[in-house]
Amino acid sequence: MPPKPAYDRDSLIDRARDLFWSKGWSGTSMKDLERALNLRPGSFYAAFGSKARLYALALDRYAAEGAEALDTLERSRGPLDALKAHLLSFAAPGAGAARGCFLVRSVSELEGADSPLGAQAGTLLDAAEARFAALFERAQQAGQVAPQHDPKRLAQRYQAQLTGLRAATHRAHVDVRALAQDFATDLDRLAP
Amino acid sequence: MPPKPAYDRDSLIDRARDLFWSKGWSGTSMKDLERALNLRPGSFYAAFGSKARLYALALDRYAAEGAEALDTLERSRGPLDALKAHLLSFAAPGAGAARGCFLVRSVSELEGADSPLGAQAGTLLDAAEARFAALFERAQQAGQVAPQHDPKRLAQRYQAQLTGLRAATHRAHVDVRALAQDFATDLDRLAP
DNA sequence: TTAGATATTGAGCAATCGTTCAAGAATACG
DNA sequence: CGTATTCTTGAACGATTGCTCAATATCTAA
Repeated sequence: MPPKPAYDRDSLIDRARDLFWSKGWSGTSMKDLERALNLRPGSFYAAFGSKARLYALALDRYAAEGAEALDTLERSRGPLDALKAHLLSFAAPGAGAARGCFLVRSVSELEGADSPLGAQAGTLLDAAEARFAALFERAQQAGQVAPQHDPKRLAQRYQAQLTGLRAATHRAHVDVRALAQDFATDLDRLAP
Repeated sequence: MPPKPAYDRDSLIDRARDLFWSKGWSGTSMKDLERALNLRPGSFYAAFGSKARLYALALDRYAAEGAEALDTLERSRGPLDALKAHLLSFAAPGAGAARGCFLVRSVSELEGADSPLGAQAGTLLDAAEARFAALFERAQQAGQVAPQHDPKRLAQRYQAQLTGLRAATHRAHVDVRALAQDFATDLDRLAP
């Protein structure tokens, strides 16, 4: 009876994430979305309900992918090297477009407007920080980090450095590799 | 012959800077500005030409005030302590509203749209970084920083940490004081 | 006091915003 | 083939966007 949708919902969310990520919430118009997703308004609203709902999906996907990447890194290299590799990955030569963290951008744009989206981005950032803290804690238990350090504090510091590093990718003349290296050696200094 | 404007142009720019700073470029509507500045459209456009021109003035003022604050700090404390105090000032108890750097926010919002405003914010950020580098260099000449360090690299690192620190002020549960202390001790480690 | 110049006002412009919805196209089952 | 069900289309809505401009108010200099 029913025809199936002509689009792949998942890849639509991916494309929307990229668009929102690079143009921001209010910088992305419905016309932009319709063009990028090749969807006429009716289909768009049937599929996603509203611009805000799609943005929420994009935030969730972004955070989930980040968490998954970090998990993979930990499995192959252990907790401390995972954090280091994560840091360096944003300075890798082929590291894609220059853009900061989507969550940070969302918080900074939407926080004041007490939009639910700003709160959601904040929550996801908190979750990321908790993940960092857990990694630091496991590194500590494995003897890679001296016991006098507080994992939560290390996580906040790591997150701040990561944020600054990723913001720096916007600016042409900054040597992001050197920057990432500096922060990576900070991690080495945590050894007992 | 002419009546003088009923407003104080300088304080209007101040108020506009605050508004743009907290709501962003596209988050701030002309209606918002008219209300905050108590200006009807005609007066607004007579005074500033356009929303974009006022934003440019706000960016310039913001950067100038930052530079001046740093200069003052250097005169009273010398180069390295000025950098340290600057860092800590954003974590001070009465440090005002929670918001990141206006220039960073502007770059991140406007860079993709190749708006002249994004480029302007980028240039001002470069200037700030150059100022940091000059301070590190003078600290080096004064023997406060070991000679093997590259002032420019130190400046980029400092700027990234400052950016991350200020972004963290958006998020409630982060201990910004501890964060600033961590970055301040990084500066202490530069001693010869 | 009056003439000249400038400031202020506010209605309203064209364009765009996010969104709705009735009509038509497309598909799978009987 | 026919019918039921869903998807797609695109015109159009009211609200808001940044901005213009003729009319009016206000002040200064002569």
